[in-house]
Amino acid sequence: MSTTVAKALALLDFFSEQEPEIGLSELARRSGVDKATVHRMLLVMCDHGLVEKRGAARLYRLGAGVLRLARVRETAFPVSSVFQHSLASLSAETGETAHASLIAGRTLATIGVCESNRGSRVSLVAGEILRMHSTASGLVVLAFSKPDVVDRALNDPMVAKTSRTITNSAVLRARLHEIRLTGFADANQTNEDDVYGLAVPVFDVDGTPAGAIAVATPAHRMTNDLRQQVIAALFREAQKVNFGIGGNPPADFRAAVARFSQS
Amino acid sequence: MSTTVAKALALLDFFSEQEPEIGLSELARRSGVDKATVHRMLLVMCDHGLVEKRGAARLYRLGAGVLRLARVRETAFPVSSVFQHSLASLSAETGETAHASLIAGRTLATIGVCESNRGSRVSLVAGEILRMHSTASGLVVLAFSKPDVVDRALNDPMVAKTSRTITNSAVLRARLHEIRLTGFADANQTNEDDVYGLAVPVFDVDGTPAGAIAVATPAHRMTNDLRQQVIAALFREAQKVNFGIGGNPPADFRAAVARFSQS
DNA sequence: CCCATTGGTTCATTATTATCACCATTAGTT
DNA sequence: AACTAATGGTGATAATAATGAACCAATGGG
Repeated sequence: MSTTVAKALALLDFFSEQEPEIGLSELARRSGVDKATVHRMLLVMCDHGLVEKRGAARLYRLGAGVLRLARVRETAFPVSSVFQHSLASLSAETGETAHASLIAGRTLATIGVCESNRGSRVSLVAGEILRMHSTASGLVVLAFSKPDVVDRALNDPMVAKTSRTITNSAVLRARLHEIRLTGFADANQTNEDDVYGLAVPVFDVDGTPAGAIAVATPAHRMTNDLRQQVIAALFREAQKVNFGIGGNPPADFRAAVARFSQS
Repeated sequence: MSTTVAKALALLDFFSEQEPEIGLSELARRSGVDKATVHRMLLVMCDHGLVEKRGAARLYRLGAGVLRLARVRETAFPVSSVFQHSLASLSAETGETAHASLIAGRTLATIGVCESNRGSRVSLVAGEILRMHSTASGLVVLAFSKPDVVDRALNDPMVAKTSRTITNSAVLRARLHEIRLTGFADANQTNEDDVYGLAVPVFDVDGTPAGAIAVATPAHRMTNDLRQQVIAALFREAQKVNFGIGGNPPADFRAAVARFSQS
């Protein structure tokens, strides 16, 4: 259950756009790990450049090493760039905020955001971690994932992010079945109040989901027309992204898209 | 000495542009850690999205998590973007390959490259790890670092990358003293045969080095004139970068630049 | 001036981790 | 096809490394 490496890596996830620098005690408190332990782990991660400590301040932050690793991955498997283009299209066409996320372990990592330029819009932070059970992106990814992946995901405790979050395994499985038929997922304020999300999956070469692209709107603004428009745009961009990253959508997804197009 | 976390993180550094996917046994062999151990560590890191395993192939690669972390850091402390602009200027003006690196633990992480468009040029890989003792960037960073940082760096075994690499502590310290006076460092084939590097430091708010920008040329092409031109360009761009990242060059560096300008 | 909180350190206890041997599968060779 | 030598992966035991309470020095606010 508790490997040391896992605890150390978990520390990284506490750094966010809103809170890019965190102190030792605070990290210890949040992670529930002893101060001394956290300190040792931070030292090691500093040594490897994953985190760093500003000379003066006594706060830790993500280090330059993460930039390097990202560069290595991105030059070898360029995906961010491919996504970014489609996000711009999505946002421009729908007038809403679009974002992309990739499977990162048992969660989704937001790797691209393109905000709408409307006054009222969904504003989401770059680099956010999305839970599988509470977001449209997560649901649509699970829906097309292999059973063992789903099982692992459902084993994680499903926290109710809002009053509408699905926290029951059976209900969620039924929902996944439904999504697999339609090819997209919607999440009406299941992750955040007043946010309505629509997402479609993008795939790997082997037909397994790699991540998702999604559009988020203020919940009150979502109409049936907008819904159809967004979904159409998502399906179209998903195809482009799949082409760009060499992804192969499985048969059931292609069928779902076809059904949607005909209607 | 050997914490488990350190061993796990060390695995990440084996992934490079040339070798973005590595198998379990290979990773175990290079790290000198047992297969079973490596396997467990990889599983944990997969779980956190730092590495991932392509569905079909039995190879591991850097995961989407690193992209997310890089995004978080870059939105909070945008530096890559600042560097990239200066690298383009440097490469354009000198006609040679420019690169930037940041301190990441006890090494330098290359976070930006702009290659020259000449037929014969130094081609270096994005995301490379630079050793402190064998590269111009490393030397110039050490030269302006606090004594304890230098000591830690010199404690690491100094491998001779070429026949000209400085591997003697005393010699290196003398060299650092020299560099602190001139404000720049050159490295004539000390890291790679036929590569001549010139580097100047960039600084943090507190006056400690944050990293370096550098220009690398084929060794035979380096003339005294080109040298002066490159150094002038580096000093100029370093100032821009420092401004962009809010860095404060210490007095001795500013003095060195002034001396160079007068000559 | 005092109290609370911070970052950091130490060290004995113990729980975690490394190691070896062993599979099952694949790839290459004869 | 049979044989060899890799590969990825797994489990139980021995040995190591992680843990956490207590402790210290330094800030900072009331």
